Amino acid sequence: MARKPTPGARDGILDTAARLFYDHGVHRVGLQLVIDEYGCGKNLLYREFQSKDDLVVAWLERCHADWETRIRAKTEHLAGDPAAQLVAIVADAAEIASRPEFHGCAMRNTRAEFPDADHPAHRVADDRLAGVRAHLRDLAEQAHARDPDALADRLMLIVDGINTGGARGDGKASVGAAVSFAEEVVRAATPTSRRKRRS
Amino acid sequence: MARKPTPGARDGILDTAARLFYDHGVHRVGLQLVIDEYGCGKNLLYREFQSKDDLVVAWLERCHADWETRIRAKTEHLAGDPAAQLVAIVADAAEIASRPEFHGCAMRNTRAEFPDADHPAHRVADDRLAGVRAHLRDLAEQAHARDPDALADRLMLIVDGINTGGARGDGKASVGAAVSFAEEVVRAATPTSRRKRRS
DNA sequence: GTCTATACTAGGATAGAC
DNA sequence: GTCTATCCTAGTATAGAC
Repeated sequence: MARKPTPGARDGILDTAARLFYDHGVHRVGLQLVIDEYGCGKNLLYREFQSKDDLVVAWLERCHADWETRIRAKTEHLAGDPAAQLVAIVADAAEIASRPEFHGCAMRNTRAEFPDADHPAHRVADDRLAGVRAHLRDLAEQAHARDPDALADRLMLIVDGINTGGARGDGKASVGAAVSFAEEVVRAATPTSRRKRRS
Repeated sequence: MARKPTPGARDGILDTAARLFYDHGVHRVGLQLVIDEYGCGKNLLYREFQSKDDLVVAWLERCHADWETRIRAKTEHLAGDPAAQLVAIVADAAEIASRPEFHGCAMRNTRAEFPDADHPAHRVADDRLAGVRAHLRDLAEQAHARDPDALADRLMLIVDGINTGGARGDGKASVGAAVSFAEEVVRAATPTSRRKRRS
């Protein structure tokens, strides 16, 4: 059982690749650039990631894991208020998308870069985004929405819209208005008697 | 004044390139493939389009021109009812996105393929999509929306959501619900006294 | 043994010459 | 319409530093 060599190399390579992939697009970034920027040998990268596809998939998986961590942190104080959690998810997307350096969701952008449905990057993006929608539906049900699927559909439309429109200059404004939009949508779809009043 | 050689060649090349670019992504499609599929010489393609970027830009411009033509056809019988025109624009997007062969908006997908804001394909996509938003805002104002910008923002969020979410399997459902969603949004944002009742 | 660095293969790209 | 120049890519293999 050989000892783990250079601990942290995998994460460091991922950090570098994440930045380059996001800023310039996966296709435009060669592994040589990742190697040069991170400052390691080609051997190490290929030991940690068998192929470029592997690296891309690992990047997207980490993006989604980061999203889950962020959402958990932003909603844990809202336990018992699923309606507020739904809004918080939209607000999180809006906050990220309103940052000046934001130019699209890594998952959705990369999915568009790989239209082949069988490509590993395409598959992992589809899988994770379907998970987001399932999460919205779960919360909608907990909030006693009259039609949990319909509410999840509407909120997913808004989240997708934020992530696509917010990437453009003309869409930054839409992003700012998205949270109150989501609040209205959630309010209209859930029974008022259940709603909590916050001091 | 030399006669135009092989009239229709430009459109034919564009047709072929459009199909290939949309199905496989711009990066994955070499000009050699376009030439092979259309069945012409390299000379002809380079006579009609100075570079691959030119071809991509021409494709996107035609996509937007097609959208304008389609929207004009679908809204001309709604002259004088800007609120209905707004809904018709969302309905058009939803109809396109619900088709099984749809896997994203060509403009938005290609924009994601070229994250560099200075790239011609990126610029033309931004320009045309800003035009769509401006059109929505115009109609919102004509519909006497209390806040035309806010209404345009919300509808643009929905249209962006349709075009992104509808590309995925889990989003096709959202697309179906988008039209009634847009109807409610328009109704809530425009004065009832102005709304026309259709028999 | 672990790593960097380089050389190399094999292929595909744009672009242009002829 | 073929042919060529030039460049970039992924991935592998090898040489040598520490």
